[in-house]
Amino acid sequence: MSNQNSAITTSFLKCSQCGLGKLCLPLGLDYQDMNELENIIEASSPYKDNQPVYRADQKFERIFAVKSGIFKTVVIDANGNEHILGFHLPGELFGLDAIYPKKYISTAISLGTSSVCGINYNDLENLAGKLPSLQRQLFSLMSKEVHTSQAMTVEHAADQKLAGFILTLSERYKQRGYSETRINLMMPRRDIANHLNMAAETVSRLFKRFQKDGLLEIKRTDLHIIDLEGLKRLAGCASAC
Amino acid sequence: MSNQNSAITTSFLKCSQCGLGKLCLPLGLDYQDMNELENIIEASSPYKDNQPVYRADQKFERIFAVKSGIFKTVVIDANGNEHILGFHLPGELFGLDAIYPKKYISTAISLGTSSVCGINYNDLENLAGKLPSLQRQLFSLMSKEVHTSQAMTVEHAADQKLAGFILTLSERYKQRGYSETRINLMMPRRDIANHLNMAAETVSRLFKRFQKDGLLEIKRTDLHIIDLEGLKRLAGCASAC
DNA sequence: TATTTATCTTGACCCACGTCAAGGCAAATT
DNA sequence: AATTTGCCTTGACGTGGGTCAAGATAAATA
Repeated sequence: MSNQNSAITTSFLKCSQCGLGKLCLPLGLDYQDMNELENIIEASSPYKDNQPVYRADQKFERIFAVKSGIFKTVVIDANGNEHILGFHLPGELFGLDAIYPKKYISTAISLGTSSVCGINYNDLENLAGKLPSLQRQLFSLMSKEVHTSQAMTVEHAADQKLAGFILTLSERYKQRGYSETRINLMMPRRDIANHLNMAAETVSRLFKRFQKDGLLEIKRTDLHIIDLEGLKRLAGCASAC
Repeated sequence: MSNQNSAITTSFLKCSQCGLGKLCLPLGLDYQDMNELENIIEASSPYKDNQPVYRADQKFERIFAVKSGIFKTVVIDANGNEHILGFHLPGELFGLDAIYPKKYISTAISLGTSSVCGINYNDLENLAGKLPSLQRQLFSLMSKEVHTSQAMTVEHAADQKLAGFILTLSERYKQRGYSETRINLMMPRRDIANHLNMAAETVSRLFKRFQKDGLLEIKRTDLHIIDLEGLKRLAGCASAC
């Protein structure tokens, strides 16, 4: 799984040059510590649309950080129904839920062309024991993950859930230096609906209503938020405030 | 916040004598390490029914481990509606979601007479840096927490959600050495309903249906699971398998 | 440019579940 | 023992949102 032969990815490999350092694992690390972290990071060649990074039930070895694009994590229940646990933006980790059971719970799949950094979990644990700032950041990111999942369970009505979802995306893109009001959703309606436990038709109708109410404009995956405050009021601030 | 004056709680303070060591923070620690952990644990005097351990928005200083009884964590949204994030059984940690934002997100409240161990989070971080086994257990418990919250978002229909909830309780009590089929729910219908985002009336009707279908028997908070496999089939195994 | 294929929208229908209201039961209080 | 209070159950009714089916748009492929 070495990538020495992949010129493009290795040249962008170093955390210190990545631009996501303010959000990702290296947050809070000094130059020295970041060097040590870089030594255990494995960059991978890009994934094409809809390719798996890992599959549910595979042995857990690595956690992943999104370098570019978006990934979704998906579980399949006993009835064969898929459910999307989450979408992961650049600088976000996924695979953390596999630490406890020591195997992947979900399958991680790229949306569009996307790339990751893989990090061997044993190496990461060892390094975190040596670098207090890395340990702190890992705990912090896992805490955030807990919070994110919990927030999802609070929203109730379909319009609340969709508004909340849009707002979390907006917030996360903002943190990454992108516009918080002009967003390319990347994922199809079906995926949004699935993630929020509703029908794709409901998403469609709600987007229409949100447009009528002057909250946003949307055309396919091209979203323009017009009334951020109005959306927050609708969402009840559960996810986003 | 010292408890030197509380004879009962201090006499049961030591992790090595607690009986929950197989589930709680000390899991995987040797005698030496457990001693070090014991030094930063603060036991508190018991909470009466419905008393808060901490409140939302308070500054985060400690995480808590349940010693006896049950606690619930509750958030209040912008409309003033309460939502129960989770119930916490002996040996489980709560307050972990406060690490990232450095303040408590939820309010933690006792159900019936219950008690906790408080652990100063800075001390815990420092100790985790020194004790690899403690660090590993903390990561593991946080990963589990992520998994638990995610599992909740998968269930869809009301009967699935209720069956899943009962099964997770059953599983958790079993791990604690209690019966997996005879459970005292402790919490009122209203709390169960709130936690699962449904009406208390629906919980009532579903319990009736579950009884009619021979899945369980219930009288007030006294639950007897008759057909564990049937419940698992109903739940779609999302939370419990 | 035409044709296929996937995605999104819109309408009609219906059911699971929420809401409202009344009554039963058990625990707490007097 | 009697009364109050809170919790649970049951029924009647309405609705949010799911399902099904048909079109519309856009993207992919020929």
